[in-house]
Amino acid sequence: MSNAEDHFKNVISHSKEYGFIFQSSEIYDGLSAVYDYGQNGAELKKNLRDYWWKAMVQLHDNIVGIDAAIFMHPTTWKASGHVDAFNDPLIDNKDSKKRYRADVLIEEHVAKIEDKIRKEVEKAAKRFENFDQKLFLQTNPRVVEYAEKINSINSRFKKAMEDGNLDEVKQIILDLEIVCPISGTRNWTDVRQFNLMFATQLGSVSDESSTIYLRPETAQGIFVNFLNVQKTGRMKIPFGIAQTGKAFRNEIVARQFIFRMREFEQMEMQYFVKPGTEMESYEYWKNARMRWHQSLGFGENRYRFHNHLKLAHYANAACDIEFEFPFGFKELEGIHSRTDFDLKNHEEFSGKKLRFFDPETKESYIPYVVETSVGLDRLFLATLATALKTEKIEDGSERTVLNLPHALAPVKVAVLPLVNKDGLPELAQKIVDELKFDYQVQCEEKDTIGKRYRRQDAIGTPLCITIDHQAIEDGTVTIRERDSMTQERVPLNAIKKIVDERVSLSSLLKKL
RNA sequence: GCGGAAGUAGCUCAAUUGGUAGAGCUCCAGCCUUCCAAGCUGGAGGUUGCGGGUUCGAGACCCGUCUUCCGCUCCA
Repeated sequence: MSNAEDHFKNVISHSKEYGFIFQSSEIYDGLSAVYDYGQNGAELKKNLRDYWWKAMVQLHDNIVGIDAAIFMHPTTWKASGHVDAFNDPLIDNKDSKKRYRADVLIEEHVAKIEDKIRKEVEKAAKRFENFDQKLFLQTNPRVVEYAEKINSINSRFKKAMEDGNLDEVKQIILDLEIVCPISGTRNWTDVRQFNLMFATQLGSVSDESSTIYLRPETAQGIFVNFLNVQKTGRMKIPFGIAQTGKAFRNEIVARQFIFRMREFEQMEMQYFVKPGTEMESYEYWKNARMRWHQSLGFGENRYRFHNHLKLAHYANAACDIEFEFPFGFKELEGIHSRTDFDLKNHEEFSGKKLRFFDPETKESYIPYVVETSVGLDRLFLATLATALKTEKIEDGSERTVLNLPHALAPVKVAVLPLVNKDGLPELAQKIVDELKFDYQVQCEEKDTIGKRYRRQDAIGTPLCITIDHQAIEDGTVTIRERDSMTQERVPLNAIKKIVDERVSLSSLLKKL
């Protein structure tokens, strides 16, 4: 276990040392749960995004991609249910250190009183032969008292929430003498409101009506454009709309490096299907997405499905693809059957018909949606954590190597003149100039060759082309492979073909 | 947000009961010209996270604050 912890710490420090991830605003002591991608991180992240985009959009003739804005009309979030679902009043018990939702505590208390009424009814039903339940509920003094109590609690709570009066919510909990189920005490903190969406102002003049949110998921940008894309792209169901982009959530606690950030990037695809066929597509995408992840070669046993038993407000089936991170199996991608929840609500709130007319059956319907949603930053972390290895070499020394899939490496080829004279740097530059139009290439002249190899290993460069004196004599160079550290001598005119074969993205895509 | 631990050079870490902040690696400039991080010379780099306090004197002690890690909580 401490091994895994050490490994995770290594991943974090390696990320910083080699320009993958920096903490945001580090010179100002950082900003909690916000991170920046450095020169190598940005390349790796871009490559992961490209691989996803090409696998989803380029390889499927019925999937197109869009890039919707982060700002959306405020009604969007009412329709999606986020305004309600993202506002929780929370309260902590100081003795047990447990946190509760204040509304749940009060609801549970009300449920207990309802229980008492039910018991009274049961007792009375046994006692009287011609039991009139309706009359009993209206007349029995004890029951009436309970019912009044429930009503007064509910109306008081409702008013407090509407007024945003959190002190009153706390006072209700105190007045009802609600105790913590764990500690049994009434030692409560103040009630705090956790708004999980970021609000900001649209327009330079501040005005209450101009409050808008930074999107908490990219999906809604797809839903509100459903009709635009369907019509202008002449899309026939089933079809998909893909999108990558930033989303923002005000997490209560953000932890584990870039696993849970306040600002993060999603890669989502919403697949629109005929109602009744959604489970078929759900199964298809479950398998297709798992296959995609496994094509990265991190090991099949590091992935598993986790089926959701408790479903979100919009779903009729849901599962996660979990990955074995250094801190355990955690969600990497979610696959949800979202029914027609989103389109139906947007139809209702906007008053616009969001339907598909099927010319064959002559019917018009609101499509069902199957969503695949990957966290790009989580995928990045999974990739880096799996790829980072410390190896013992035969000569007894150690090397740190990033065992990245070749096509994803930030730098594909390093060109290294063995010595910095005799025309070797010039030849190296010629090779760089040939490759740079297709690949990220680096030329390094400083330090001993061994040092340069190790530096390239540490950022995961799959191929090193070394120029020695023989290269000048007979026009051949050596290509050294990162993982095996073996070298082969090849003629100059064979370089491009070899690089294409070993590091291009298409070689990875063809395996899908 | 609560509890625990930590924060000293780019990185890893020293600094006796409170007494002038150091080392290795890295980096930079040269020399050397070497196929797997280890040669030579010189150099740069610090308001000890930040702000207060105690003291003749604080990296160390006290208070506050920020950040990170671990646990709890939350996770559409």
